[in-house]
Amino acid sequence: MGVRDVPDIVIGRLPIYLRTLNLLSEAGQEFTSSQELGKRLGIGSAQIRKDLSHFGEFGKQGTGYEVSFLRDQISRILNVDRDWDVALVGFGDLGQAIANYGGFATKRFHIRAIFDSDPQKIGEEVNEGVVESIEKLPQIISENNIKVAIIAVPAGAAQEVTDVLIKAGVQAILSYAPITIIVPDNVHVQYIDPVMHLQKMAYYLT
Amino acid sequence: MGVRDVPDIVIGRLPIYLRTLNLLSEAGQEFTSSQELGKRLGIGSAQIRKDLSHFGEFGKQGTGYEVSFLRDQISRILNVDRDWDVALVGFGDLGQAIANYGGFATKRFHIRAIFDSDPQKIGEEVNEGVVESIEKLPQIISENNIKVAIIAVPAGAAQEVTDVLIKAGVQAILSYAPITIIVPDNVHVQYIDPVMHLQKMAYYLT
DNA sequence: TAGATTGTTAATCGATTAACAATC
DNA sequence: TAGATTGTTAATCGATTAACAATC
Repeated sequence: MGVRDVPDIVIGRLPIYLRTLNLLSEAGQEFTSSQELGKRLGIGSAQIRKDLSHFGEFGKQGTGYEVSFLRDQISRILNVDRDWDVALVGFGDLGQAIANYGGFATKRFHIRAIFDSDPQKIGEEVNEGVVESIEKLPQIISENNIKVAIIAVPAGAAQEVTDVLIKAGVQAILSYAPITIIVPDNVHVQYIDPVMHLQKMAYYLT
Repeated sequence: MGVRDVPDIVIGRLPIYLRTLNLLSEAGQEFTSSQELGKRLGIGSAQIRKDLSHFGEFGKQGTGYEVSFLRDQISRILNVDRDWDVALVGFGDLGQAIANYGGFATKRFHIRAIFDSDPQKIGEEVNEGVVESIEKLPQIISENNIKVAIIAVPAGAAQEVTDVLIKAGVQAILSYAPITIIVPDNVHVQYIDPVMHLQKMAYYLT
């Protein structure tokens, strides 16, 4: 019971709340309310209170929430109040853009290992990682106890890469490959596919 | 009534179906079933049939769906059986990666106009577009009747850019800026925020 | 205190799923 | 024909929302 059976859809909103709290905090705002958050996010205040109630009581009647306190609590709940090592598979155009993107490291996700099958690229240093041969993947991932991976390989290679990653101990995969990958229940997958987002919106265009 | 009040969540699944049908088509498969699609996507076959039933009847009892036919129908429903011109705002590291990414054009979304506030970048040619001054944005977008935009500017500039885009006639926005933007009801927004996906998965990590 | 806002309950709303007649 | 699979109905399941007592 309790904290472990929170609906997945609620977990998915916590990063949105966190992002907004960071914004408010950087703007120097000390307190906020479910109403203010809701307005900023375009959702109802009741939903925010309900979501938070799964994890405890974080506010005060009459005054709302202390921004930095709620931010820290949500960080803790999400397990993002610590650093995570990340493996990146695929160092083509997309993989290189990902490796060079600074946004992961500032949020404490550090790309420590990069894998590619092209021997030409091996040894290249990027930000916090070095490009290694794909053959070393199982060893490096398990030795460094890496639990998070980003996939930036062609669709045709994604399932194979996924299987190897999971075998090596990876439990969370962010995939940029435009294909649904099959994973066991204990492994989590999220997809980034900008084209799909455009296609969805095209439906509403006249 | 009918086709226009299909739940948004159903529309969101159509691109997933389309992606899978393209895959099957490329693999040379002629027929498929709701069961096969469901298995590949990790969802129930009833859901797929229900989703499709909002738009018509596309299958045959006993044999299922003809892959190329269903693919074409879903493309048509989504309005992606035509080309779309796209504006890109922001030509920093992220914007450049987006402009150079070939995946949009192959799905008929063509980045025709790129805008940046840095005078140094103006005039640069990328794929199907040229970098223009941000000041020319309203004119170029309305003159070319561009309805789709991609935002790749810092969070602090996103709302301002959004307001200008909407004023110029944009109706669909794909935003890479890590902030929720406020838009009128007739404008659609989708977000790409890889860090949020990682944060969501971190919740489940031990 | 009076006003504001929380956390929670219960009602509403909407989405998913199981089941099956129809039929290829 | 017999087997397979659709499209659809009705039941189930789950998420959102409105309302309000509690209380800062």
